[in-house]
Amino acid sequence: MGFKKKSLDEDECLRLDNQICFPLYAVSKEVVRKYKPFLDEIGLTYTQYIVMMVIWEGKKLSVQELGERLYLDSGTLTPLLVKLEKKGLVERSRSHKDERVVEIAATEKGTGLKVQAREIPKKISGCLGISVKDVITLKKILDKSLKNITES
Amino acid sequence: MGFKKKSLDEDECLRLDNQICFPLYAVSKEVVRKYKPFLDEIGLTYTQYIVMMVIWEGKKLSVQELGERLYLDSGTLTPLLVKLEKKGLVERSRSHKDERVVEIAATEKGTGLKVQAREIPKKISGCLGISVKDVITLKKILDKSLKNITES
DNA sequence: TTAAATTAAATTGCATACAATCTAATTATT
DNA sequence: AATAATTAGATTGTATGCAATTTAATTTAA
Repeated sequence: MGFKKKSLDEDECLRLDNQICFPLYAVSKEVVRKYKPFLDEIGLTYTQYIVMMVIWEGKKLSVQELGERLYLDSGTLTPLLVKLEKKGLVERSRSHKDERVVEIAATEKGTGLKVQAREIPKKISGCLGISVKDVITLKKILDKSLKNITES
Repeated sequence: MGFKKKSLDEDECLRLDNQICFPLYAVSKEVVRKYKPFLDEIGLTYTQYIVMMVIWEGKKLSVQELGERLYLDSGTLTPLLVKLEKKGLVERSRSHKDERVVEIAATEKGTGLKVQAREIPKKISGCLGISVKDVITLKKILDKSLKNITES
């Protein structure tokens, strides 16, 4: 006795291994890296890929709507969309109703790319190295968190 | 009958909402954003913070070891460590044993910063907006994934 | 031993991210 | 209507990330 165990607050709370943010950050990066070889084949980066995924849903979208969906702002999206336009995958046009709004739609070539992209989820499944059950649990928790974190 | 339900592979697999990678990517970014106001107070970015967390553990580390711990390469670490050195938080020195190796250690000022940083985990706890139970589950799965994903 | 192979950092180039600011268009106010 | 406030994108500046290359030091092999 006499020894007072150092509180977790004082000594352990700053250890990397005790952070939840770190594995989140690290796994996220590593997963993106796993996508790279497959995305290289169709000439997209990861961010361009998730942008295309929303565009492939078919509805014409404004930059704003795209940003709300992907949690990205115009500082990221504008240059990225310009690149996708240069590749001939999307069309950017000012809305007639409101000239401030830029609407994004897939070109024929952009829609065509979807066919090639279809193989990617299959190829990448299992990239997390955990059981299907864990993947489902993980997705459920992350979706919940994403919802709550962006509301507050 | 006669209707064949379109297979998930063909039509649904490319929907953003069906990806596990996306909420992972999005939550990770949002969490880093949550840290920002607190990290601003002590003048660190998120990446600088996790680097300092490893350095605060006390052991002198090479750039390589730091990179293995954080899954970052010299292309990211070198300029970041130069910045931390300019702020007076760390010292970079060539190893005597092997001149190729650069060893990193906290300066007195860098160690001092730890005291201020101690409040951050407390302030940030709950930032995911999910229950403690879910946080524990999440961490368990992510740690497992991080281990497996970086082995293969 | 001396050349070849390997290794650790540093450097270069490209693509995000995001805060902050700017500009033009639209809406709300007086 | 004229001005003020707001809004959507674009722009600027800073900080990552990472692949690929380079450089210098060390180790391996011939």
